[in-house]
Amino acid sequence: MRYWLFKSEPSTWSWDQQVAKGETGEEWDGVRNYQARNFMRDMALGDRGFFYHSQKEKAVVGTVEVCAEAHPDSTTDDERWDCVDIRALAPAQTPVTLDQIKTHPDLAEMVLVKNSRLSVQPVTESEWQIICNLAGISL
DNA sequence: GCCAACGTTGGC
DNA sequence: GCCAACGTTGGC
Repeated sequence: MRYWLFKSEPSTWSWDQQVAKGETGEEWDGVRNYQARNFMRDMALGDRGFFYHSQKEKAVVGTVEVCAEAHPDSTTDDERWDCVDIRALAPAQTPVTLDQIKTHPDLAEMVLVKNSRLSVQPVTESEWQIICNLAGISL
């Protein structure tokens, strides 16, 4: 299993909205960036990911699971854009802030820090474990 | 609200 | 195929 990070502006699509979709989950649509799309094409059913709120909050607020592999993005007719479906798994007991991530010696190399504009990105297993610990999420 | 970083587009 | 111009993102 691999690990990922999904970034969203809470004013556009928030963790609460994701949770409200329940087991069925929801398309992670609207991505118009090739790198991000390619990562979604790489995802497998059951892969896990962090749900990150950008802008004001700047924190990992929960975990999600890939519940449908890459398929055409329903919000466009452009064949170039695929997306996966994700569903909420567990909320962070304590959101893990960007500031924490940047100052943590074992997290400073995260894509989130190195390439802050990429909206879908891979996370290593050790990064996954550290952030789950900080968030109070049991593995 | 500003600006740096980055990705995309289009003219040549 | 290069590169300037432009648009967007996201941290500050």
